[in-house]
Amino acid sequence: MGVTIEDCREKFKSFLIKHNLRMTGQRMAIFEAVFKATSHFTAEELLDSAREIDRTVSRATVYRSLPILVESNLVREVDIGSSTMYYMPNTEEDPHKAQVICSDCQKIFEISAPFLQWYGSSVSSKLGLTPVSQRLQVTAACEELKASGVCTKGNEIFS
Amino acid sequence: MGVTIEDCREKFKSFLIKHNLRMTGQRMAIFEAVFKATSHFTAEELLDSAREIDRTVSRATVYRSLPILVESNLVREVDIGSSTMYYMPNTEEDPHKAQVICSDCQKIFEISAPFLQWYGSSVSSKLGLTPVSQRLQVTAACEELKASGVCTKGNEIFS
DNA sequence: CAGTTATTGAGAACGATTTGAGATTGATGG
DNA sequence: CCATCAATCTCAAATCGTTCTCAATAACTG
Repeated sequence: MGVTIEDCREKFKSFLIKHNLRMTGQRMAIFEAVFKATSHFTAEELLDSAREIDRTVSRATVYRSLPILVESNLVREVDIGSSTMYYMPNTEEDPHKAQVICSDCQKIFEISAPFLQWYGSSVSSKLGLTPVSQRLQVTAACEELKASGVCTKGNEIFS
Repeated sequence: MGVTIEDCREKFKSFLIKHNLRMTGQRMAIFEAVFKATSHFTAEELLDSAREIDRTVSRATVYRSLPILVESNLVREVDIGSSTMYYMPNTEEDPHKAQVICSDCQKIFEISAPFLQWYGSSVSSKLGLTPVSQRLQVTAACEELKASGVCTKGNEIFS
């Protein structure tokens, strides 16, 4: 069982308090937007996403919040060193699970993929690289499930 | 079941960001023009088509964008043998390759992963979903390679 | 409550990249 | 040789992604 969004939210709150930072509506909206993302995103995309939650979030606040999220280890900076930043939620994925994302309703299923870590390591070392992480993401459509009411609009993660 | 234009658009955006290139209106117009094409086209035809989307697109920008689109594997260069180079959108699914991204230098290697499509399909149907696409992304570090000069700062795509 | 202080949004400022217009190159064919 | 035309180059101006400024606002404290 991986880290839940509730765990992350707690971690974020603790971090804010510990660093004497305030828990504002905008920061929480940005947090929620980060963990709604299924993959990497840019600051601009995060702004759009956060504004869907709280219309008052400004670009400046997104750019101010990202370093906090990175600092608290909840978000990973992907393109280190370059002037353009690239982020993704750092949910410390189980290296043996793949995610199946429904392209209709965005529901995420986590599925066992026992070969995943092995494949990442073997391919990396074949290239002379040090393995870091691997992510297997399957996209699939749920029309039928939606029709039957099993797959509702939502973002829960199933196992 | 091909790659959707949305997948391609995401891939293009990712490529631009990863390579520290900006996502300009003109580049996006050229992208859209490419994927509106039903068959092969010349740079000049692409210019006309892109201008229907964004009147400000210039010839120079089309010629500058084509190598980016080819490099990102979204467009294929077709050498007919005439003095004019032809291009076509590359919507061909490559469901059997994984990407290995170096976390140090952002170089991308494309590696065979023959099980990938099978896994996507089988997992999708196990959940009662219709498979759409699958992506396996391995992150690895190249410190040693960089030291040895094999892996230089750069963004080429290797196969 | 009221006081203190962090945080905010709007937009100006920033450096760097990308742009368009047109000049230039360099093949190709007449 | 010259004319044509695809492709590349040039450079000042425009735009991009990001940071900064500052007056107004909103969280915590007691």
